[in-house]
Amino acid sequence: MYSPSDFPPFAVTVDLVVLTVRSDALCALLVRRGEAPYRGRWALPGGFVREFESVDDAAARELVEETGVAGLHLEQLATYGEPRRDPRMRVVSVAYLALAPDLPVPVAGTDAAAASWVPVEDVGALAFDHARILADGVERARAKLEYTALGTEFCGPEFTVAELRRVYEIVWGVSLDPRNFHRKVTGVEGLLEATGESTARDGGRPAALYRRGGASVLYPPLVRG
Amino acid sequence: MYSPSDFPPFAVTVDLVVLTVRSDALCALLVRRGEAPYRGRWALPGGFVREFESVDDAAARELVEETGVAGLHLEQLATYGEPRRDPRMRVVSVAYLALAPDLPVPVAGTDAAAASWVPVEDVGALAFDHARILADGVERARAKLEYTALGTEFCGPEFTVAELRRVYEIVWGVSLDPRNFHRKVTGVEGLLEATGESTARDGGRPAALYRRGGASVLYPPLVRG
DNA sequence: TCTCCTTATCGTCGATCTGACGATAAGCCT
DNA sequence: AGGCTTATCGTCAGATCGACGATAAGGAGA
Repeated sequence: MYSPSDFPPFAVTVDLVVLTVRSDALCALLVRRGEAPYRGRWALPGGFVREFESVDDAAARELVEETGVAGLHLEQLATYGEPRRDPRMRVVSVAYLALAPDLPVPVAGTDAAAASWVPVEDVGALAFDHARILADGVERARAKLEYTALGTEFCGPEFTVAELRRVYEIVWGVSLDPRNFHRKVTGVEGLLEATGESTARDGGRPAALYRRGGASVLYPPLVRG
Repeated sequence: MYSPSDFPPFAVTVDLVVLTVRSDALCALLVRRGEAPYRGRWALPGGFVREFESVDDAAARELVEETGVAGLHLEQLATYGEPRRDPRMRVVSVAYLALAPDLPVPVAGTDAAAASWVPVEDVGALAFDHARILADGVERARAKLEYTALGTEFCGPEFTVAELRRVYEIVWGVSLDPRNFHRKVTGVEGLLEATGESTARDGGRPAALYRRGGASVLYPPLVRG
């Protein structure tokens, strides 16, 4: 049906939209490009898929390289394949969405001049079509928060209801009633698992600490604002 | 940062999961392969992305070639890039989901021996990893029916509430109360647009005919079963 | 034409869920 | 001890849901 001469060769890369909630803002991990094209411009972290590596594995590898942390939530976002998206050659990029709790400091990648968490509201022009990819990733994260347990991925291994609520408030940019949020979130079967511990790290009355439960879909869904 | 010698060359293809509702079943469009590997095996329609064509354009082109119809709903599903998914070479495939009303007869593609609508329940082994791709497409369609207006894509340009309900019943494999379904679906702002016409093609009392409205997200969502 | 059968459409009812918000609990700070 | 902060529980009216009764409006056949 086809032979190697039948198809044009493509480069395949992965690009990562890594989001976290820190200092009252939804932030994305960006790297500053050290080479042309777009030298000095911010870009999404990413890199080439290797010859004997699956695309998913390439994304997981890059994520560990960039954040220094394994085990983060990682899911495919979309694939971008316009002919001119990279000026040098035909590149198809598979974008992934990763969610992280507030990590210490981004690890400077091997081939990136600098890496930084940037509030998504403050992101200016990015290299290639990365602004579009980042926007798609943010939109996906916002949408999935409604009907999946994804919000807990932004929290550490143990967290309070209030910390989870702040994740939702920051990602959606709304304010939620603490009492109703508490009722809904503790009422969803399998979302939260009580640890029995409590903490007063937020000030005020100590709050119960929870772990992520097994549930991945939320029924009923949380509703935006 | 990188040069043509830095990256391994990949072939990039598009694969289509084309779904329709016909004769009481959710059916997928399959083609029988005329060449090795998997000669004679059913597979998803698809083909190579051309050198100066975007990946999305390639999917749209293949969809028209296979169905003979333009303007169908088409969205990216996922990208599959395991190293050995094609035994001959490294192929990354971008899969798309398309929904179609009950079309006349599938058009035999140029390089496919035969094309046919096959109920998804009856699909056996497929070439490559196409069984997995098909399963992902079916699952996506089922999920999106809940909270988007996608169900109307399975209907013709004008349809009755009962025809839309049968789509949901068949795709989800459940039975829905006609009265409650009618109330919900006509209550969702912007989902349906009355034509003023009616038809008795389903027998019984004539039913009002509707067109797709502008809404694409459904709030509140329909609920499965 | 009249009766029956089929499907469409409208209403009703109790259970449940939602959002707004009052009340109380349980820490820390001074 | 008194006040401040946040956590957690309750209440209540309105919206929504599923189950299902009632009526409408065609066609088929006696």
